[in-house]
Amino acid sequence: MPELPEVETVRRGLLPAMEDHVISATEIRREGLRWPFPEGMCRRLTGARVHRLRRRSKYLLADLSTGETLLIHLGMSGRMMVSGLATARFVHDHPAPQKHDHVVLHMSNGARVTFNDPRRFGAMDLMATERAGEHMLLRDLGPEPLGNQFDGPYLADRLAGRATPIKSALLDQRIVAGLGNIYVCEVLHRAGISPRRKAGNLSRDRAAALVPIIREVLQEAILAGGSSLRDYRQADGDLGYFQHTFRVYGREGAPCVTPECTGQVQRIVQSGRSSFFCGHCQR
DNA sequence: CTTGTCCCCTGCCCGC
DNA sequence: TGCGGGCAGGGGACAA
Repeated sequence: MPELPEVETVRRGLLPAMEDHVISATEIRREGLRWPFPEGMCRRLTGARVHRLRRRSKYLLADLSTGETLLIHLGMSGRMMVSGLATARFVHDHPAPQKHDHVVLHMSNGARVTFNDPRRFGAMDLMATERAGEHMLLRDLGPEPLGNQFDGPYLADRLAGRATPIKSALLDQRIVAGLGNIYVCEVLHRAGISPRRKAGNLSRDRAAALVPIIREVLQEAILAGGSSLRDYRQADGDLGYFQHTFRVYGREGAPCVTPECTGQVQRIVQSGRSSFFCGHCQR
């Protein structure tokens, strides 16, 4: 489930459990996920205080009092569950461990943070905080789509001359970091651009016009996640799932929601992944 | 360099 | 009810 808005929602949900609290115990229930966990992860986490929990693209980064930073990536199916956190009304119990609970952080405030990931495409790693930007997974990332470096001229420059479809270009994390399959489909629908169009064939103006649309789509999704966060009261404290209203994603065969448009949503496969779009209003 | 294909892994849904 | 196939929100490792 996690693209940038979901990871941001997870981060906000984890803040009260983690930020400024100490990891009092670390339970590691398997050797690793996509890669083996770093040497001595249990020892290096236990006793550390989480100074700050931040996000870069789809990665969660916990800066620790030890001078190290814990990197968490949710992959395709990763979820973070919070339990034992006191809310205004009551304290949730800790649920029994579930299948695919791989790492459990026991926090000094009584909360537990559980990393559950059935497909195990997720990852955890530890690095020196001051060298975090040089980490393999972080160093080639493009600008944050909601940040100041990401603007019309930048995107127009990066798309110019590229033969790849715009769909693939927007999924390329080196161009802009944090978009995934869902939000690229949604962005292209709002922009009226076919996912098949060559990135380099867009005019500079149309390329630049993608920037505010990308920001808008992501901001709306974060707001939607934020509202589900205020509502979440499930016993397991699952921070992963909330309802989005997508205009094209997963709506193959449905009528296009663009006003006046008579087209219907179709699905094609581009580089092995589904693209949903309206062939009528997306050119 | 750019671009496309394959693959990692489990679970779920559909049709037969 | 069981089984096979297709599909899933990410992204690294290759080959051309």
